[in-house]
Amino acid sequence: MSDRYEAQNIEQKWQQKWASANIDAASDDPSDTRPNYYCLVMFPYPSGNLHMGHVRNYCLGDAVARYKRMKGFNVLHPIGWDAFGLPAENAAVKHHRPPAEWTYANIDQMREQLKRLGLSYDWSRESATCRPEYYRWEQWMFTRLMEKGLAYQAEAEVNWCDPCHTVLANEQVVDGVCWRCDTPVVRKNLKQWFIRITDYAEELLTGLDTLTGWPEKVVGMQRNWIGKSSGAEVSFGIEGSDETLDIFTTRPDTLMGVTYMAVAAGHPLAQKAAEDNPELATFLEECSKVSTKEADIALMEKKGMPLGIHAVHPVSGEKIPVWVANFVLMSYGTGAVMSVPAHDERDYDFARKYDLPIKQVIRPAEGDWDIETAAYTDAGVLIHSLEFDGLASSDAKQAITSWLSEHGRGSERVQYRLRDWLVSRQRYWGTPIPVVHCKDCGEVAVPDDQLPVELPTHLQPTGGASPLNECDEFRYTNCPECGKAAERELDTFDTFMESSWYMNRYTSPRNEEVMVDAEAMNRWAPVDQYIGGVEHAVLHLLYARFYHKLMRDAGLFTSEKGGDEPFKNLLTQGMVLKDGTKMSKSKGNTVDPKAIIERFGADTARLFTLFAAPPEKELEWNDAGVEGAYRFLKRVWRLLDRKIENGVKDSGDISALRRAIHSTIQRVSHAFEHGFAFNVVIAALMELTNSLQAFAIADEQDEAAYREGLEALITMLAPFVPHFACEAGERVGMDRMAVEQSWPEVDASALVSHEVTLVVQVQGKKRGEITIARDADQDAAMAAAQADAGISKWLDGMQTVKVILVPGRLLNIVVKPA
RNA sequence: GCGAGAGUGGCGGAAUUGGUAGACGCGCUGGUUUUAGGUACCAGUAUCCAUGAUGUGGGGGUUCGAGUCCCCCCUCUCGCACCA
Repeated sequence: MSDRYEAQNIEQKWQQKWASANIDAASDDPSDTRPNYYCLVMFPYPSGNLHMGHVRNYCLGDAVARYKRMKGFNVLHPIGWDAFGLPAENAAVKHHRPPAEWTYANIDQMREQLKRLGLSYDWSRESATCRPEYYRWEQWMFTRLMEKGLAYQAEAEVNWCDPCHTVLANEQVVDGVCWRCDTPVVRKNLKQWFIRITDYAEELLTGLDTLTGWPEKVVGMQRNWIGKSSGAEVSFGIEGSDETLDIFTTRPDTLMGVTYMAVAAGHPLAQKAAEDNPELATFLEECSKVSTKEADIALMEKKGMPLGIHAVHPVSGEKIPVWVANFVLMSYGTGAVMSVPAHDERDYDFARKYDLPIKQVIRPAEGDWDIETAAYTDAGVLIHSLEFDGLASSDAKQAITSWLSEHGRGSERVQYRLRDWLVSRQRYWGTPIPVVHCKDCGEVAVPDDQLPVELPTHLQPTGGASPLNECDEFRYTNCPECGKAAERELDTFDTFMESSWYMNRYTSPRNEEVMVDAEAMNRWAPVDQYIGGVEHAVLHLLYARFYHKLMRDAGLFTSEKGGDEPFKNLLTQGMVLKDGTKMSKSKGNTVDPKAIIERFGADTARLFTLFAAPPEKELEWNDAGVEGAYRFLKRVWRLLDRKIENGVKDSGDISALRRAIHSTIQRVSHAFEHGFAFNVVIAALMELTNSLQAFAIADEQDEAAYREGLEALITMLAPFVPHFACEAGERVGMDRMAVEQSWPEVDASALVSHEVTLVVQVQGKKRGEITIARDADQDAAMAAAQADAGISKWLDGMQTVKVILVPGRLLNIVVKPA
């Protein structure tokens, strides 16, 4: 055995031992009495290379999983591959190889990289979403949703990304550009497949309240995205027509202040009016072009044109001009609004610009308001509102809405910003949508016994349209209902479909009978701890919550035995930066995990990524810091062989050492249970290392105390640097592998000391320290303080006014001149 | 513009309930070992007119005592951004 710390040999040795002992598998044995714990990290897209963001994510997850095992839990800690998606097609075009080949080769490569890190995954559950055994259940689920009317095909204005050659969901458009390639998206009218996430809007919203283990930030982002607002739908008449102009408003109390109506450029009324008005048609054209969003859209000038038609006020019967306005969104509410310039800033600006009347109908409850200066947007008391005069805004909302309902001109209404999930993509490398288009039968779901609809894996993308379009053997089939010639749906699913349910599939990954096994869901779900990047706050994490509920409502499991939410606790890790910015190939500031592992070993890489910053914060990469982590391991290494030392006469302070040992156990354990501040945990372990190093071993008692500390240190290091800990444990003769040790218990009696050091303050300023008995009273403390020359000189010639004793911490003496 | 969070040494970052500010690490300085460099180890490291004073973005306040609580201001980060 070498006396030097040789990471490479050690890591290889223990990885083999763990694998052959199969210690990382989760047990589905019903007689296993251990409590269950499900720790999940966001599975990677198999790009071929592990980057530091992955390393950070997986080291966090591994520390949690290993800790829980040591605490006696039966831990499920799976991994797999989010293997469908566009990069595979792009690579296929570049290398002239089918995406499947590229994907599977990357998976093999990345699997080796993950294994080299010594992550304690249950590899027997590994799965890849591009395998038919996986996606067949997604297809099965989709046909269930079609039966329920929760999946449907519709023509709608959708986001189209030209470089990606596909449509995108709303969630995938960030500031008007494609989330993948940063190209501005184009609005197009296309027939697409949707899933009715809006049916679950309310549950997705109220469910957020139960997610107490999630960062508030993420909860807030989702709440914002769902965007619930309550108000009323109001039907205005249209002069000279039987039709109505319906609008949604959150301020029905301002109804009597309407002076004009505004509709979106895409609104049928505007379109119709433009037919015989070329000037208007030109304006509408302009508006539709601007809808390709720019960053400064908010600053865009408000523009409009009268349509030349009039609406009829539902209460007063007044004639109200109808305008088209560029700030009204066709995609929200009804695409039309009632404009109350007196009480809405946008309407106010617009009215001023086009010289439209402003009619105040709300006054502040107290004081005056000059409506000539600005709109009054707060609640208040109604005026100029006929029978509603004198009501407070909140009462008036009720009263006016009731009046409208009674007269058939409106109703209470809740509006969500969330829109249905567009799931079809005009791409090849994805899950085929299990639908056949038949001339006679329409869209027919592929029956269960014909699933999966397998994706042909040999096709070669060329960069343009999906090669599925050219693949006759896939495209042409027979209608499952009438048997006549028919065509398959050629679009594939959004890859967020696969990642929306993988966490549940891991509970029974090889089951060929059902999508997820109810018993396994009962055992493992929901995920106890989920760890991943915050960039998925409204994408993956919203879809996964939705899909979990769809699975529940498909009868795959129940609320009681599987949960209403998929992830109980969520940790969103920060990005890994270099030189203050995100690592990227184009900036040339990447750090290759492989190089770090080859030079220092996996344990050093793991230790540094956990130590350098709190998990949820950004991590600034620092090569010198990595060496520091390596140095620390070498320092611990040197402590392993210490015994009773020749020439040492004075024993170390055993009770002080034991206090250090057990307070470290306490601190480290606390961090694992609350907040995962591993940077602080590792600092505490370094402190313990320093204490052990400084401890003098003169006799057997010393040696026993030292050994207690050393074993505790090794055991607590195991979740972070498992190979190192195992080797160190073996070297000092611990009975089991360090990663299989029980987590150390705090010996409360070791924490108390009979003497304590009190900080002594005079006038709140620190003037010295005294060491006194732990249970000393105020008088004893005062006596000790006065006996200390450094302190007493501040008390000379002074009269003591007040004494504050904080037991075990400090003594503050308040004085004034005598 | 709206909302949330954060401002602590040269750097990353610590500090239960208000109770020793700067743990731990990096860097830096000096030393030991080494033929030398590197490694390793030991000591020091907030600032300043230094028996003391000052110090957690700035200014006020509460308190025996404030990084922590309250008010005002500044800066940065993130999220949302015409949602009617």
